[in-house]
Amino acid sequence: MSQLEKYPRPSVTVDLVIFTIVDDDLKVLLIRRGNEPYQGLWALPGGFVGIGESLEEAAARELQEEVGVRNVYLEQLYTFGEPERDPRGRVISVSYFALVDAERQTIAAASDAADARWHSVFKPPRLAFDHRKILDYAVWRLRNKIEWTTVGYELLAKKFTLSELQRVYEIILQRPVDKRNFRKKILLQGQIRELNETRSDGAHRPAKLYSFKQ
Amino acid sequence: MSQLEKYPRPSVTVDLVIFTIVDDDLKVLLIRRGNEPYQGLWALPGGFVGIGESLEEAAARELQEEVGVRNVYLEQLYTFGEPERDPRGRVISVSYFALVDAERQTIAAASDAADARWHSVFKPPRLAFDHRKILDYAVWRLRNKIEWTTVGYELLAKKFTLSELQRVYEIILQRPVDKRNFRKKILLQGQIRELNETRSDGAHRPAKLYSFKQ
DNA sequence: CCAAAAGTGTTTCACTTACACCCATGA
DNA sequence: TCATGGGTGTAAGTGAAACACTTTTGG
Repeated sequence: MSQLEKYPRPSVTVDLVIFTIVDDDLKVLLIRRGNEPYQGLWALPGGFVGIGESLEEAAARELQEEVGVRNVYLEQLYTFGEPERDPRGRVISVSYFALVDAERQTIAAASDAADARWHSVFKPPRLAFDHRKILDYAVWRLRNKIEWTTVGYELLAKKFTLSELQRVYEIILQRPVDKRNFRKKILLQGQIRELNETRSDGAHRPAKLYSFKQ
Repeated sequence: MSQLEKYPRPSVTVDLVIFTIVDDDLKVLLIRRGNEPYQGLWALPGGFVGIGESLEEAAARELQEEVGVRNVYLEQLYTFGEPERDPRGRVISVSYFALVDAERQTIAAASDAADARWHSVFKPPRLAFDHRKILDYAVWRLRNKIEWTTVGYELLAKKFTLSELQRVYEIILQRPVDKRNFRKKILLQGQIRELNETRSDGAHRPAKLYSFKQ
């Protein structure tokens, strides 16, 4: 233990960029700070890593505490460790991003007691610490990820229509997507299963429902 | 400071995966451990993050100390924080990977005093801690990266031939690369400049030299 | 003149993009 | 019957992959 004791230790936190889609917009959960520093500004939810807890466990615990959800998509982003990033002392932040789906985000809304709120990712308020940098990085990562992987499904309910999925892509990428090419690409991936159900929604043809495999 | 003081703090280290190419092989720098735990096993070079030092600075300092090089390509990889990864206590490791070019790796060899050595990445010895996982992740990242970016140049001297660059790709990807397609792709990228020099190397046609722009 | 690495184009195939109309429903 | 979003196919273009011979040099 000698080597370990010789050095002053920084504090280590996890900070979460929790995304969801509401009202046709990509949202991030922010918390209004009640204390100095940066009192009154908005910040990413986060907290200290327990001494017996893995980083991923700490992130999952925060997610549970702040949003009341479990088993959502969670991925480590980057570790920020500039010595001056927190004026109170040396704090190293391991950032994660999470995707909360449409079904469970209502639970999240419940936790919106007073000082937690969904904000548009594309015009966020001024953020505390270096959280704007973290947010920007998370958005960049999400955009890349959605093009190469299937994370898009994490933002939808279990059953969804192809139009809903297309909207997720358009909202994240902030550009229109061609309907026919999109459907071709998604169906070719073979990652979704067509269900024997449709959803009627107003005065037009009902849409087929699909579910994500695994 | 109250919040910061309330929690027991983990130790934070940086661990480095330092790559270079020697003898037609991708190598990683490893250090033989002189103390418990894992005495006698090989480990990635690394060390504690100084309290006033950014993570990147700590990584650059380690690189300087271990390999004697500065201003090489350095990129944060991932942060490993399982509570049991170090039997001496809670140690969170921020890993970086570095690319040391052919010209400067001779300096590195000098530092190979007794217990530091270049090992083949593809058949490494048994590693201490979770360093095998870190190494595997770094190799995976390097392979992806070389396909989408221009990091390959970081492993070569300032002036190089296209065949040398091709070898870098073949060694990292561990598969043969078509000469004509490779040259077409690289030249189309517009990232290298043809020099008015050639290099003669034995009884055959001399190769044109190129340099990387910026 | 021989051995050895450098250098060079064309064809094929797969994937991406652009694009417009009919369908099923509720009001 | 009309308005609304759901659903479908084809042609053109772009980028990746396969592939073999000539050039320049030193010995």
